[in-house]
Amino acid sequence: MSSEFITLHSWPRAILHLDADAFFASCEQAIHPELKGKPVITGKERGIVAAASYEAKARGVTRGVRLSDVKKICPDAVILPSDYETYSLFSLRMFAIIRRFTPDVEEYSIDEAFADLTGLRRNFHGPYSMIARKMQETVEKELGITVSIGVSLSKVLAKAGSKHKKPSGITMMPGREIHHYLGKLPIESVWGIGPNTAAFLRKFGINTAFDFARKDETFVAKHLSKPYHEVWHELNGRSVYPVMTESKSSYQSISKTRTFTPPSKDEPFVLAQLSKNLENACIKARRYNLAATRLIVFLRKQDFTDSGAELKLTCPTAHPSALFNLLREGFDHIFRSNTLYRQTGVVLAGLIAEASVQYTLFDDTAQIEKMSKVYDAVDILSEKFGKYTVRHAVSLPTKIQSQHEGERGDVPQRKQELFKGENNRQRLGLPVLNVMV
DNA sequence: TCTGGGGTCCTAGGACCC
DNA sequence: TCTGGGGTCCTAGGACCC
Repeated sequence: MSSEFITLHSWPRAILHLDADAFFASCEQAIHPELKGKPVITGKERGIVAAASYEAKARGVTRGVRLSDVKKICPDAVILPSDYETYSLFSLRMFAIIRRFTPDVEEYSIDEAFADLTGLRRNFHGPYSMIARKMQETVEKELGITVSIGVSLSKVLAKAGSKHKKPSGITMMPGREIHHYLGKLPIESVWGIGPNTAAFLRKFGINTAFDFARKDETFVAKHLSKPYHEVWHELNGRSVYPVMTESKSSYQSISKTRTFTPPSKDEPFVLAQLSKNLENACIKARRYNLAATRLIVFLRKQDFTDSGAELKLTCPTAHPSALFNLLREGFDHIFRSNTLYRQTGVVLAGLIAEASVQYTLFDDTAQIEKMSKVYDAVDILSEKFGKYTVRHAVSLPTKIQSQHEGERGDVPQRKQELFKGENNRQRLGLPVLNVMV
């Protein structure tokens, strides 16, 4: 039984969840007006559907379907590579719009946000539903994409609401009506309840969110751990998850992985993939001024089994040059010849603030300082000329495969209009210079 | 949804300490 | 080198999310 204390926030609260409809595909349609009304699919680079427009969904296309199959169900589908740079710009605009209504906004993911509307009716001289509608209209008018919104007493309930009617829906779930919605919500569709827990709960005859919400607390305390106990409170309209307004400024871990097709047993090639993973993870760590204390290296075989090694660092760092030997050590430990690998991965873990790193007498601080300067320069060059301006030599055997990275076509006029204020080189699709060192 | 990429938190159990 | 009770730190692994 969990004796952990669960914080109940003062209630009732009015929590809003906003979920963009088919976000990636909608962004593409917004900047390519000629695609409106057509089945649009993103995910070309992966070979599976990342997002499908509602026109494509209507034809039976769902997430994760192989593109080869898409062509059979929906031969006229427009298939595009995912363009995260552009989607991020839409995302930022969307969050900015929500903030016009309340400062209490949580950027939950690229296409979702929570907002705390509690007490705002007075300001807006109208009910919460009106605030939701205005928000929805503003996003649609200014960005050309539709969103669905749920408003209820907690985050879990608001999430259930935004999913209830899509696309372009608004679902208000006041306390009196919660049971009506939860009775139709399968238990595995509740935010925070995955397939494992759902299967467990179904053994007790709990098939819907309503069944779960109605269970008494002794059952919950006896059989389930803290996260599910919290979900149970939230389903009953008692808010325990606060809307987190601070933006993410740090990380517990940073990982970079790469899947390659076809699988490979070529040692230099696989090592080069890993080395590139390491460089990319380090770039991100340095951007947040973090240093790793542990390095995890793993390879995924063709049969989807993993083997990995964890190395402890004697001195925390985010410099690839200081980590290559360890990477190599881990790699040699797990790599087997004549084995086909499909994916490599690196995790920088035990991250601590760079400023708090303590050096010992045995560390070559002069050398470390020198490397810091080198990487400062590398980071500046990369910012100016593109992500892969400077690479380590070990990473080179992947160059042939990554020729298309950073490539940009013409920037659509609609995108220029929308984002003309933001003159980041890559965002505007200016040529990216690749320098091999 | 035979499987891409990037994260988080929680729990149990062992090591070690008084 | 048996016997109690209680605490902390760390790690592996599970489960979940978009």
